[in-house]
Amino acid sequence: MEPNEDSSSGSTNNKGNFLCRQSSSRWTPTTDQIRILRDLYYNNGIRSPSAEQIQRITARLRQYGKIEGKNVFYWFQNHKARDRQKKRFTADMTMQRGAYTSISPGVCSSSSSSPGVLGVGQMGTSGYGSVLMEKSFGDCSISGGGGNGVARSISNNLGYVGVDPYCPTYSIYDKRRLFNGAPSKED
Amino acid sequence: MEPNEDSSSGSTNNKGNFLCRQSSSRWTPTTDQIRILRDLYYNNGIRSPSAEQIQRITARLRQYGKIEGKNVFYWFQNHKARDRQKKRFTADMTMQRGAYTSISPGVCSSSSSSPGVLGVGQMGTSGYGSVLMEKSFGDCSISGGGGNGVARSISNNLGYVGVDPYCPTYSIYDKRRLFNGAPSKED
DNA sequence: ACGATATGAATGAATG
DNA sequence: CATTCATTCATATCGT
Repeated sequence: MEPNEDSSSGSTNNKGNFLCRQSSSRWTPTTDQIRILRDLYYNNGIRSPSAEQIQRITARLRQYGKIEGKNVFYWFQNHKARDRQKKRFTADMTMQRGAYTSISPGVCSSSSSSPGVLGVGQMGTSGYGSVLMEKSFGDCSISGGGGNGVARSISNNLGYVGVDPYCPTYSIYDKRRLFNGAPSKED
Repeated sequence: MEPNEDSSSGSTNNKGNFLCRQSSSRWTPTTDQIRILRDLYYNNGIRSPSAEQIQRITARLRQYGKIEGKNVFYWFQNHKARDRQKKRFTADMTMQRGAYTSISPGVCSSSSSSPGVLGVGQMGTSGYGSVLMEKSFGDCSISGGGGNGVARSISNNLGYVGVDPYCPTYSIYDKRRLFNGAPSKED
């Protein structure tokens, strides 16, 4: 499970095989870094740190090894995503009913890590009712309008449209239900 | 970055994925499409194409593979956003001096970043950032915001702006389906 | 060595 | 425009 990252330090660990993607080796967190990250995640409840937080965290973790902002960013992203992903599977088996809708839980460790093939129902459609405790803790982040020290004045949100002098006014329906059937073909 | 695994102008491109599920669900840009998009982004400075531009770009890219207007829309949105975001948490923490001037390490974070002085080349120790920065910011955007999100004044979109294909303008960020195509997730 | 798994990285899509 | 979610790729590490 836990990689025995002892002296990696993520330094030049190239095997010489660097092609298209991901040129160099990827960041290999040290135990200390992992510990701190976990602490922030579990003890402090940080799930999606803001830019400012990422900077600070990165600065702190740098003491223990090479690290960059994006590493921290991805770490939280992945950790949260996988945390939730696992939880999604477990929540499913408790609800097992007459009609099974399972989508091949992680137990099937045979055919690679292929997602539910020929699953009866698409698990997508987001139907998770997981927790939503995020960006609540932090320390003092969340600036009014972004941390750029800029007053972004009013109307900034979406919603505006009608930039088309040539095309008939589009009806700007909010998203909320993405573009479904749309029989009209006014485009 | 570019998976570079496909070149088939065909629609469904199954990289090494065998077995069922060819409905990718998600648009997988071909190398040609990527190239053109990046060219538009970097060489032409297009960051937020208008509806018309999107349609035109989409039409052009369709020659190289299946694509829809929203794909182009999202592509620019994401590319721009990530560009900015990356820079955000890669911010300089090079100010650690004997005298802490800004960046209060304590609590109050206020506006840590000093607007207007964000150097572009700051990835010092990182081995990253090199590959992504292909060209300079051609940029030809009017109104602020083209830079690093600074003063953007109030009227960002005054009623109708020149929708000239040569003069990229802002506005039009909505998710109406003015693009066509339809994920149609029959729900 | 090889296969499986864990996890970093990247990006399309969507929401606020 | 910022932020977040989901999916997928790539690779490091461990198991056998």
